[in-house]
Formats: sequence, C-alpha cells, structure tokens
Amino acid sequence: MTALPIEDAGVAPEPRGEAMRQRILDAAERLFSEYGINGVSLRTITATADANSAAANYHFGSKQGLLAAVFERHATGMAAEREKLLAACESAPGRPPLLEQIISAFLEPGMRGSHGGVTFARLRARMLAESSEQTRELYALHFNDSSGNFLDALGNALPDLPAHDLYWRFHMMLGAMVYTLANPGRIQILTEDACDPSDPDQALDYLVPMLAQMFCSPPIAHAANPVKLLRNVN
Amino acid sequence: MTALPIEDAGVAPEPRGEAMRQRILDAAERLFSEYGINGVSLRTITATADANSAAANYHFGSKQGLLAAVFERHATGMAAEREKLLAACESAPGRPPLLEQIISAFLEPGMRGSHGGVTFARLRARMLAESSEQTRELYALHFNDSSGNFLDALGNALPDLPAHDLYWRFHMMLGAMVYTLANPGRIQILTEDACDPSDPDQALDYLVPMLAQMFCSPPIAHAANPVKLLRNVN
DNA sequence: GACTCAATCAAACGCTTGATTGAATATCCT
DNA sequence: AGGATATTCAATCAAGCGTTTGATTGAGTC
Repeated sequence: MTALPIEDAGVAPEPRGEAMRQRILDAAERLFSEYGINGVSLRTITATADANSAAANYHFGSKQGLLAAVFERHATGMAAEREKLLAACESAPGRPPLLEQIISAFLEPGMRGSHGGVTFARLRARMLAESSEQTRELYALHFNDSSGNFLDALGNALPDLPAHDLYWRFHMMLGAMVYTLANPGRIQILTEDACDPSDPDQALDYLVPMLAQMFCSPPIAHAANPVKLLRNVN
Repeated sequence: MTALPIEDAGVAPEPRGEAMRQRILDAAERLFSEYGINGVSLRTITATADANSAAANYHFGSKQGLLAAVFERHATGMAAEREKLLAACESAPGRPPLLEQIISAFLEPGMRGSHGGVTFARLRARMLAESSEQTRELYALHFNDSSGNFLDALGNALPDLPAHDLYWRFHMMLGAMVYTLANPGRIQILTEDACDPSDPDQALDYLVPMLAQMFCSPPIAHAANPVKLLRNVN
C-alpha cells in the first residue's frame, strides 16, 4: 500500500507562496507595531522574514498594501467578534444588558483573544496616532459600523444620557483603550512596575468596571453653569 | 537730535539668528504634530520656514536636537504651570482640594493656555505614540516629576483607594487626555461633527467632571472575584 | 519531456534622507 | 573703516528609501 502525501485528505491545499506571505505579514505586524509605519523600511521587514527585498512588493503591491493586508488580517474577525458579543449580551435573558457587558464586548476582542493580541493592538494604536489619510480610511472601513452599533447599544442602556455626554464617554473609552494598548510604559516607570497596562487580563479587570462607572456618572450639568451656555455645545 | 534705533531702550537685545531659529521651531512644531516625527523631513521643515536646508542642522545640531528644542520650548513652562496650579489648589482655604481641582490643574496647562495649545498637544500625543527611546527620555525628563506629584496629590485626596486602582485611574486620565489631543477625528465622523474633541474648552468641560467621577468610583473588588486572586495583581 | 506560470532572486532604478562642507554674506565691535 | 564673528547659502556626501526589472527556479499540466 502506497504512502499518501504528507498533506493528507485535502485538509490544506495551501497555495505555493502562502508560507512566505504569512512570514512577511508576521514580520510586518511586529515591526510596524514596534517602530511605527514610517519607522520601518520594507527592506527591514523582508530581511526579518527571510525574504527577498522585492517579495513585499510582489505579494502586496506596495508598502501601503502590505499595511492594509496586515490590518485586514485581524480587523475583520475582530469587528465580527465584537458584533457577536454585543448581540449575545443584547439577547440575554436578564434584559437590558449590563453596561459592563457592552463595554466588555467592545474591549475584549481587541485586547485578548485570537485577533493579533497585544501586537495587533499596538499596531492599531500606532495607526490612530500616525493617522495618515489612508490609515484613517482603513480604520473607518473596518470599524465604523461596529462602533456605531456600540454607540447605539450604549445609548439604549443609558436612555437619559444626552447624546453629547454619550459621545464624549465613548471617546474616553476609546482613549483609555488605545493608550493602554500603545503602552508607552510611562505608567510602569512612574509606579515602578506595580502597574502593567500591557497585561490584557489586568487591563480588562480594571478598565471595564472603571469605564462602566464613568458611563454611569451624571450628565455634565450645563444648565447649572451659565458660562458654558455661551459656547455652542448643545 | 538723532533718531534712536527702532529697537528702543534695551527691551529686546535679541541675538541675530533668533528670528530664523523661531521660524524653524514654529515650522517643525506644526509639521511634526501634523505628520509625525518620522513623517517629515528636515528639508520640508526648513523650506516651510523659508530657511536654507542646512539651517536646522546649524541651529539645532540634528533632527533629534530640533525635536528636543521644539519640545523643551513648551514642556518646561507647562510642567511649571501644572505645579503652580497644583500648589494653589492644595493651599486653598477649603481643604482638602477637590478632585476636580487637581484634575483640572493637570489637564488645563496642556490643553489650553500659552504652552503651544492644540499644536503642541498633538505633538505630545505623536511622541507618546511613536515613542522611540529618545522621545521617551525627553518626555520623562520634563514630566516625570510633575506626574509623580500629581499621583501623590490624588492619593492624598483619595486615601482609601488602593495604589493599584489609583495608578490605573491615572493611566486612564492620561489616555483620555492624549487621545483627545491626538484628535484622530474618528469620534467626529461617527457623531457627524456633534462632538469636537479638538476644542479645548469643550474637551475640558466634559473631561474634568467625567474623570473626577471615575476617580471616585469604588475600588475594583478583587476579593469578590476569586479568579482574579490567582494573578499577581496585588 | 516540453510547456506554463506563480514565486523568488540579484541587481539596479530614481529619489529622498540627515548631515557636512567651504564659500559668501550680514552684523557687531573697536 | 576694518577685522572678528555669527549666520546663511549652494553644493555635495553617503546611505537609505520604495519600487521595478529581467532572469531563474521549480512544482503542476498536458
């Protein structure tokens, strides 16, 4: 009886160049997230991936194309998992969903789990910070719908909160997440390593309840402070 | 009677190259904050400043030196004003100082006022995000002492809050500030311009009370969740 | 065994980068 | 005025950038 090929029973009909493609994507993801998009050259990436210097352009067309591929590799699944978790906690028996559940559904897929983990998280923070035109489009393309749904869900969970307050709280949640992901290490230095924002478990344990509390706080009392009414913030 | 020079009575014994120096600093500050440190070349900067392409190196030695000069121009005064405001609200009659006062003392000098305004704010966000070794040192050099003092003040205002909770809340305040400063515009798009995080007045009006509320929230109840005790977060 | 074609390669393209040079220019001091 | 000094300039450097090229490889197909 003859031995079958090692690749058995049609489980992996992997295209020929796929291994190299993945190695380049891995190297790019790591280096982009570590040094920024402008801070890494294609030559460094391809060298790290043990590839020829033309390989990145061959497989992805351009540096921007490579970034888009790196981003899409995790962003699609991440947005989908967010939606799934949101739907799950919205259809849960004990209606309405707890604030913490919504917040957790938003944060968790991006911080732990199978969507690139801390490395991809740091890359997202880099992209938000460097924020060229194309990176902003990339971000919007993959995450705007999802973010809109979460804004709606949070608005339903807090029906008495004015829209402006809701927007600002959502903004603050994004800031806390992104800054935690970027992990510049400043808080670790200040606190002599007692606090490690790059540990996803620790981060989520603290972020979710704190953010829930923040969302629950009373709306900014503009009427109580006449000065603020002079500005067009309503 | 002979006319005095226009520069009267010793008010401004400005060194000769000072005007050019300032023009280069201005251009660098604006371009760095807009496109990131790696995203702008010295040639672009000097051209914007109507200077020769060698001027930046002549006045500041290197690109890194130019960045340091841009940073120091506002960072020193900003940290000083933070300290001043903190001291003022700590020695106020109605002791102890309100949480909102401390938070405001921390945020205000960096968001409005005479320390570079939104432009310099955005540059700080860029630096935290790109975060090379040298930029991290720059940041630490000018702001670590100040941040430590604010951590102490907040700790005194919240004596019952465990250190870890305090650190994480401080971290979240930094995140909210930096993200607001960076202003990637995502929240504006999502909310169709109803919410403008780049307006310092609006930002402070919302951020300060929200952050105060967050600082006041009860500590994370680790004991109530046995799972969390398995991790070394105490 | 010849043909095909995606994948990989070494090499080079044109251009930009940060930095340096030495001459020219402006300003100040005596 | 004139010499010293500080600044600006055009020109250039080596190095690195993203990208393109044309040849080479090697597995799959007839």
